[in-house]
Amino acid sequence: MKPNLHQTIRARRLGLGLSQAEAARRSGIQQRQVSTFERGGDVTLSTLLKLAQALDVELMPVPREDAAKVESLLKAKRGPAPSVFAPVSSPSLLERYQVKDDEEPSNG
Amino acid sequence: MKPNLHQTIRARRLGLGLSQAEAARRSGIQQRQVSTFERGGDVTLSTLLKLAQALDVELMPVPREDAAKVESLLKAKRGPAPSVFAPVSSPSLLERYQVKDDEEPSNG
DNA sequence: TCATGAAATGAATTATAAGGCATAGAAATT
DNA sequence: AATTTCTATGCCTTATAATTCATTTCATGA
Repeated sequence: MKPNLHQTIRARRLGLGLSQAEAARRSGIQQRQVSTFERGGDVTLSTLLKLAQALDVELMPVPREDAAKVESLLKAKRGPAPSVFAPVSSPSLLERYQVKDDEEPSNG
Repeated sequence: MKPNLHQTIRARRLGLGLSQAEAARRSGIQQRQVSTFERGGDVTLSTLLKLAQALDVELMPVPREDAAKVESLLKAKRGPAPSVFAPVSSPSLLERYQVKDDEEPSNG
């Protein structure tokens, strides 16, 4: 299953050991919006970009034809990636909130 | 100058030889929104995704650390890329509307 | 210069995201 | 069981994007 945008972002946040609240604080957006987005809800581009920046990710438009190549390039580095400075609070957010199929807020 | 998201998308549309109206029609969004977005205005994620799909591009979140690598991977293929089936109307949309610095609608 | 195609915008209305505050659930720790 | 931490949501207000007309501006080619 190819991960959706919001799923990947969530994974990134968890990879950095950040709670939604912390990510929101750093982005200057609301915790609610992080939740909404990660559940597949709709947000404005400006909001998403703020979040992305806080998570240190860029949103790159990739032609479909090149998607696979880029995917594999990134897949190598994806994973737990507990980063050197994980500001984790509890044992691991990663374990507690696994990426599972969403159902509520929908978005193409 | 690293191209912005909207600039890259615009370039993609032009590369496919599509007018805003045609891109809008294919996306099921309005021509106005294409214009708004391409000028750096704010749109919802759902709107952007529809447009991206019509342009056959994926929106991939790339960790900053990998951005350069991905960039160079894509840069090779970027350019006029008049595609085999360019449904171009006039000589070339590419020439008429060059990617220049924007000023009006702002968006982080 | 006139007709054409494309992009940018105006105005008014509707839909929906954002903001602020608070709380309810869920999961893990002690 | 109580506490802590994180996520999902309810409610209300405000801000802003989407829609739906249309028009204007601009560049091009006939």
